[in-house]
Amino acid sequence: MPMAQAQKLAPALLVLPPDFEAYSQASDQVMAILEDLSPLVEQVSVDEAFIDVSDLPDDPGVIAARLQARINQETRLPCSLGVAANKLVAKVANDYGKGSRKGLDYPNAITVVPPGEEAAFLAPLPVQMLWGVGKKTAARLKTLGIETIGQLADAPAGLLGAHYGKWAADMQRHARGISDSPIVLSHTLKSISNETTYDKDIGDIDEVLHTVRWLSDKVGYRLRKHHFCAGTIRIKLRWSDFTTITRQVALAEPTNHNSVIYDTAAGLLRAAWQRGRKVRLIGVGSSNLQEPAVQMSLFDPGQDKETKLLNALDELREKYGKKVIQRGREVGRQSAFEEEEEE
DNA sequence: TCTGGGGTCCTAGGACCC
DNA sequence: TCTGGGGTCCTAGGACCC
Repeated sequence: MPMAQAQKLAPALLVLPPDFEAYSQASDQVMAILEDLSPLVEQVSVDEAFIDVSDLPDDPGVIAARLQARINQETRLPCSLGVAANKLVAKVANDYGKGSRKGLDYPNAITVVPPGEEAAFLAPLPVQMLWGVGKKTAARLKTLGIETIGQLADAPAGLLGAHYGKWAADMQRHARGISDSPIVLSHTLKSISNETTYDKDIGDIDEVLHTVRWLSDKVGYRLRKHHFCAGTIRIKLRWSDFTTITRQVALAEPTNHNSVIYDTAAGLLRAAWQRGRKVRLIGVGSSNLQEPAVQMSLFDPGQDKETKLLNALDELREKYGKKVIQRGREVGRQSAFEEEEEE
């Protein structure tokens, strides 16, 4: 495969300060360094990214060493890198390097897996290091006598297929270090949600509804900030015994209005409510995100008014801080924005 | 640890339509 | 009218990841 010639790095930053601002600043700084090297950067999370350096003239191991030195110097932060022909192996290589440097100092490892040696590199490692294999799957594989990635690669296809169906073939390809998942330059948001866990379990539905209102405001604010409307609203409810349910409903018309989100979520909560049971966690979520239609509701001028009002409030919130603005009917309860630390 | 928060993807079943 | 197949959408829940 000609693709196997491509070399990709998966740098993972380990950022130490438990201080959010420093955290995201450092993240931006590192991403800028990566983009300076190549435009083919995929940011996976605040502290992880893939970069495709296959078009650069130098040896990928050398590039990695230079990159790490630059990050160390410019951000004063350690970082670990994995180098391999595809993202999957680069990720495992990076995790492996980080893990083996645990202890004295913060991981600042570089692990290179040369093309063609993917399967051999992976073989002795525990299956759980494979992307997509977590605790549950690892435990099930163990009952089949499979504990290392190599054993997974060599397992009879029929045996795996019987237990994992379609997923079995993918899992086995991954175990052999084969993956063609491309670098994705920008990820589009699929859902936006907020949830909260109570200090003590709550048996009063009004109190939970109060929280739902607050969470709905947060979700609405974030939807508007990202210029999205949601086609589906969802609640997540964890009872005191830790059983968790979700309830969702598709809207007739997508929205990013706090009031519509709240009314929908409150309806779902009332329908799912069981008197006598107590709640540990409540969440409000939105999905099926889409761009707002230009002519929202021709026949509902009230909605248009609400849009304008919300936009005005959002602007004031951004300008003067979170505490200033509360709608009249909301006064007396905690604003969703008092402790907002949104990017 | 008696269990934080915000995401993604996959599967399965039911409703509905042709 | 009944039966069945197949496609699609929606909902619920599980597993996993950072």
